[in-house]
Amino acid sequence: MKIGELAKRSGLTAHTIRYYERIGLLPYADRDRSNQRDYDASIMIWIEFLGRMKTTGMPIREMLRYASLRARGVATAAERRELLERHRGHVRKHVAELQACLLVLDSKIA
Amino acid sequence: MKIGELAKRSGLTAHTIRYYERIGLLPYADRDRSNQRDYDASIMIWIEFLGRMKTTGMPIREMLRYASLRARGVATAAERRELLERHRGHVRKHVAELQACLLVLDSKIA
DNA sequence: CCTTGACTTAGAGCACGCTCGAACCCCTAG
DNA sequence: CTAGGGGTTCGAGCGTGCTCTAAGTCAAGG
Repeated sequence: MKIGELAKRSGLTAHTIRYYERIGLLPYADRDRSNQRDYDASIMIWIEFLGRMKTTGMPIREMLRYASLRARGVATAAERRELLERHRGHVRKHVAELQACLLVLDSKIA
Repeated sequence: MKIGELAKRSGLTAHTIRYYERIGLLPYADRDRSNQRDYDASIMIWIEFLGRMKTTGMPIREMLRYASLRARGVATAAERRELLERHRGHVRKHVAELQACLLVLDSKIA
């Protein structure tokens, strides 16, 4: 799959995909004989994961940390788990805040 | 109350308070005879409201719009209500997304 | 008096996450 | 064989929301 196709499927722009590769958030993609990126469908799983982390407010440098742990293999599983648990804590807290704000909004609207 | 005191109470910095005034998010504060801002405690209610809107991801220009409607008085009540309802919709949707991401996080952690 | 410290303004600078432009290359269909 | 529509790299620019610096004013305590 070429970058345009991946862009369509992932909802990212080709510009963003190249940017993510540049900063290390996406692995360096193999190039075909015309020097064009040739993606395997499996990259979508990683992109979806990144999207969810982004949705939940994880900063890019933390995603980078996760990516680098992941690249170092099984030995880093505990550390990755810790990172995700910490992040989950932030997300839960944020959801609770939003719900409190929703109550205020409700009363303001009523 | 001077700006430093308000900063302490509101959790904003004095810099941010001045910035908010500059862009119109806070009303132009009366100055005392030394040309220093002199706040009435009632400003806290507005700042808290802004904080909640910010927490829920409302962009500044929408807060400005709300502020300008509010300044135009009772006649704009319906429009303000609409704005808040629209915003509530966004927040609810966002909470739902976060909760979906939390499920994924949970399964990834397990 | 003098120092201290909070205040004033105008405007520059920063962190984040893209987003886009320039200049060029390469494949394919008409 | 040429036009079109992909792709490439490098690097500049942008939108948001602050954050900070510079240079100066002012009031109060020792």
